[in-house]
Amino acid sequence: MEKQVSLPRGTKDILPDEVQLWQRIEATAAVIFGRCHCSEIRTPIFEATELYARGIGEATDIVSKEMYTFIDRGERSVTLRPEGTAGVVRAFIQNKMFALPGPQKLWYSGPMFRYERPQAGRQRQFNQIGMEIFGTSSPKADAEAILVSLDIFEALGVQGLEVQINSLGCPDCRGNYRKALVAFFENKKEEYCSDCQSRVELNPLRVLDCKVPACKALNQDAPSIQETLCEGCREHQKELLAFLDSVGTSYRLNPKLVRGLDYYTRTVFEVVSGSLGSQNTLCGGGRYDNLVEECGGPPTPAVGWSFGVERLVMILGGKGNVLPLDLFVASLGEAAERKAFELAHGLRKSGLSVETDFSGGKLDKQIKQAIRLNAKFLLILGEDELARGECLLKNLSERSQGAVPLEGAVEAIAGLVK
RNA sequence: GUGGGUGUAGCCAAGUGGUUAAGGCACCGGAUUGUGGUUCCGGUAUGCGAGGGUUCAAAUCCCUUCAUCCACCCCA
Repeated sequence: MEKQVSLPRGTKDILPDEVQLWQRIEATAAVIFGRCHCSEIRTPIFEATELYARGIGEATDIVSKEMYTFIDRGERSVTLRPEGTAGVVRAFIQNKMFALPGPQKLWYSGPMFRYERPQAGRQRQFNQIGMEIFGTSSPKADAEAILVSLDIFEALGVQGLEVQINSLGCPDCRGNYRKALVAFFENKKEEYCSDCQSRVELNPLRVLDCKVPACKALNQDAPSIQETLCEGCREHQKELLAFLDSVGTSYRLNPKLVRGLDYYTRTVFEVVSGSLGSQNTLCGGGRYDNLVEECGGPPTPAVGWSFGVERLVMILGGKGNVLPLDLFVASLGEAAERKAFELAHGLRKSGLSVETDFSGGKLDKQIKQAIRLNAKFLLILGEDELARGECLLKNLSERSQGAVPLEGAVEAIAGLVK
């Protein structure tokens, strides 16, 4: 055998037995998006590098060390999209969707790329399904967005999820909190882990969700962002929670919830699962009221989220069902095989799923193959049947069998099988 | 980018310097010339992720490399 080429690091083939589940996820999401009048948008898989550098933030891990960036033949720097929001925002602005009446609700689905070390629940190419609502700062939109994600998970039968919510404030009040937090850290800097010490410089909020027990203990006494929110942000969150309460959705207010993208304002949230291992976030999102303007559009508040399809597949247990098969067509002898081929073709056109024998082997082998494929019915056409002008139709589960005249066989069999 | 684990057939694996690399599942053939998943018999690795080295002798020891898994950073 020739030397094999294997797939690139951090990528995965999605094989037929799992594709069934993917199709179910995609179809379910599409239905639920449709119910809240949310339209699909499809944007390119690569964009100008500058879009991500400006939109996501130069200092974030995604931009500083995880992007698949290359120079194309026209000497442009382009990047495989590491997340979906920036591209959708770009499309929203470029196509002047801000001029359309009312808030715009958009959803997307597709692969994202981040150059990271693979581990459980993390790949270099992975798929996200996400939604964005542009043009309203109402906390009702935050609540609706969260509920849409939960509706999708519920419709798929996902159990054991927890919604965590926090507010990161707005440019007015976030600065105050940041100052208070840095002051708190400076006092006990030596007691924190080395990661946290560098986090204080880069993104102090990150210290809050450090996993090291010593840091966690120290953080008990850290000031809470919830206490330094300005009046507007406090009110926004209160209304969001009231909307969630009104439909009986449970959530946990987590003042230490921080997210890795720079563009979030006010609401941030995550949907976490206990059955994902260390990467336990299934869905993450929040409000980003300044991003559209920062990307060159008119001031437009927005809120959105995305979930990882691979992580959802993990929770749902991976394997779906095998492809059902209505009928297996067995044949013996050359003339019979041709007639059987013709019947199979006709039955497929009439809507049945049909598989035929390719081996030309003995009848018992063909029957075993039909059973292995989990066929409901078996059609047998040998030289004897052909001579009599009929074929045999066998119900494999009931082990019953009857003759069907070849004349009009397609209609007769389609009626019996369906 | 950092740390640890693992690579033997399609899958699960035994083997820790010495005949011909166990076993199970799956697959293929036969017993059984045209009717069922059982049973029985037989077959399937010039090869142990790849490359180099040590040795009379290497899946086994050493070096390099690749892949994979788990964790950190961070995130879906």
